[in-house]
Amino acid sequence: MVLTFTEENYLKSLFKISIENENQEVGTTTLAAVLGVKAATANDMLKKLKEKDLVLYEKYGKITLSIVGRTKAIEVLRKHRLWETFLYEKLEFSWDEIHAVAEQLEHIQSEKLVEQLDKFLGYPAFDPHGDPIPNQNGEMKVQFKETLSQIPMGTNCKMVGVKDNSSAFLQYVGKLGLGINVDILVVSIQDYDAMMLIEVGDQTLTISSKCSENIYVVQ
Amino acid sequence: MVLTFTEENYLKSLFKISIENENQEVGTTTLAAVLGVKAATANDMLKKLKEKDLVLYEKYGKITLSIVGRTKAIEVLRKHRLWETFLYEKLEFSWDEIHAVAEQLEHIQSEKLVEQLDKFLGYPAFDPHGDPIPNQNGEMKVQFKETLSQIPMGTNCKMVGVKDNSSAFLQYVGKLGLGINVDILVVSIQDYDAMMLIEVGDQTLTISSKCSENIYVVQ
DNA sequence: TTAAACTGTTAGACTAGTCTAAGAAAGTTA
DNA sequence: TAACTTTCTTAGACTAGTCTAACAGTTTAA
Repeated sequence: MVLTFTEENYLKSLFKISIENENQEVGTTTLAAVLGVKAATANDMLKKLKEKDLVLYEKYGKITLSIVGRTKAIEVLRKHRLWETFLYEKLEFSWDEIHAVAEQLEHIQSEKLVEQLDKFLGYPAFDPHGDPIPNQNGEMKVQFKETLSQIPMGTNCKMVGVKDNSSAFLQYVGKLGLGINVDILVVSIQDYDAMMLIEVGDQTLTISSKCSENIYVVQ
Repeated sequence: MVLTFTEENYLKSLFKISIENENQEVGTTTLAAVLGVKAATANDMLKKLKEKDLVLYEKYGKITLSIVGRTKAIEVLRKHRLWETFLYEKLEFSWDEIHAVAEQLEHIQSEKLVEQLDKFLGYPAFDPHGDPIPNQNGEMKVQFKETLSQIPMGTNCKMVGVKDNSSAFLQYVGKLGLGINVDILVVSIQDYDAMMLIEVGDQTLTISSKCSENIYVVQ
C-alpha cells in the first residue's frame, strides 16, 4: 500500500509523539500542533487513516497507531535518518541543515534505494543527531542515555545526542564546540536556576538548563 | 519561485519534446500524451503556467517555454541526470532501474544538495545513458552523435547513448552486451528490412532497425 | 454540581490536479 | 468549398488536503 506524503507525515508524527511522551495520550489538538495544521484538518485525516486501518481511533477517544501504521512510520523514520547520515557524511552538510532536506527525501518510494543507501553508509546504527536508525526489520538500538541536566556535579560524561533537533539549537550547540562524542565534565551547577558550568576540551562553558535538558549524554 | 511537482513535470516534458523534435510544433494533445494525462488537463495546466509566465501560449496556438520556464526545466533535468548517475555509480543500480527513482528525486528542493551531489560525483558531464548533464549555469556539452542505423557497412563505431530510455529497451540492450563505450563493428546491413549484423567484442549479433535507431554512436 | 474552559467534531468552502462529455476551431481532402 | 477529421477548449464534477466558523463533549474548578 503506497501512502501519500501527507499520510506518511501523520503516521511519522504520531509515532514520534508516542516515543517522546511515553504514556501521554495523544489527541487531535496535539497532533495538529505538531504537524502545523488545524485540529479540524487532523480530525479529517484521522478518519481517513482509520478507514485504511493505519490508526485505531474512536470519536473523542485517543489515537493509537495500528501495527501496519507503526511499521509504515518506522520505515519513514528509517529513511529520514539514513538520508540525514548521507547528507552529513557524504555531502558535507552541517548538523543543522540535514533535517529539512531529509524531510523531503524520506518520502521517496524505492525499497532498493533504502537498502543500497544503508549498505553504502555501512549500516549505521545512529544518525548524526545520535538518534537510532531502525534496521530493515524496524528494530532500533536503544542506548541508555540521560539528559546533561541530570548529571551530578564533578561527573564526566559523553554527549550522544540531542532532544531538540531545531536548526537554532543545533547551530548554537555546535558553536559552543559541543557535538556527538564530545567529552563533558560537569564542574558546577547553580542551585537557583540550574545553570551549569562545564568543561569541554580546554574550554569552560556556562549553559542554561534549557540547553542542558536538550543534550543527551552517557556517563 | 517554488513550483509543484506537477508544474515541474510539465516544464520538463515541454523541454524534452522541444529538443527531441527540433522544429516540430507542440500542441496540447502531444504534451498530454507525453505526460499521460488527458488533453483537457494539459490545457488547464497550460493556463496556469502561462499565468505564471513559464510558457508562452495563445489559445489554439503552439506552446513555447519562456526563459524562466526553460531555466526551471533545465534545473529539473540537471537534478534528474545527477541522481541517475548517483544511483548507477554509487548505489549499484542497473541501467534500467535508475530512471524511475530519479523521477522522484528530481523534485527535491535544495540547491546545496544539487551542488554537493555534483561535487561528490566529480562533476560528470554525461549520465549513465549518455545524456549530457547541464552544469550549474544550465550549459550542456553537445556530443556529435549518430544513430547506429546511420552507420555504413564495414565501419567501426562506439556506443555513446540511447534514444529510448524505457526499462524494456535498456534491459534488452544490456542483455545483448551493449552499453556506453562499447565498440561496435557494423558487419552487414540487410537491404530489405535494415537488419544489422554487428560485432561486439567476440560476439556477433543481429539487431532490428527499431533497435539500431535507438542507439547513439560516434565513429 | 454546574459554569467555564478546553478539546474534539461537523459543515461548508477553497485550491490543485485530474476526469468526462460536449462543443468550437483548424486542418484535410474529395 | 463543403464535409469530415482532428485538435483544442470549456463546463461541470470529483478527490485530497486544507481552512474557518460553529457546535458538541469532556474536564476542571469554583
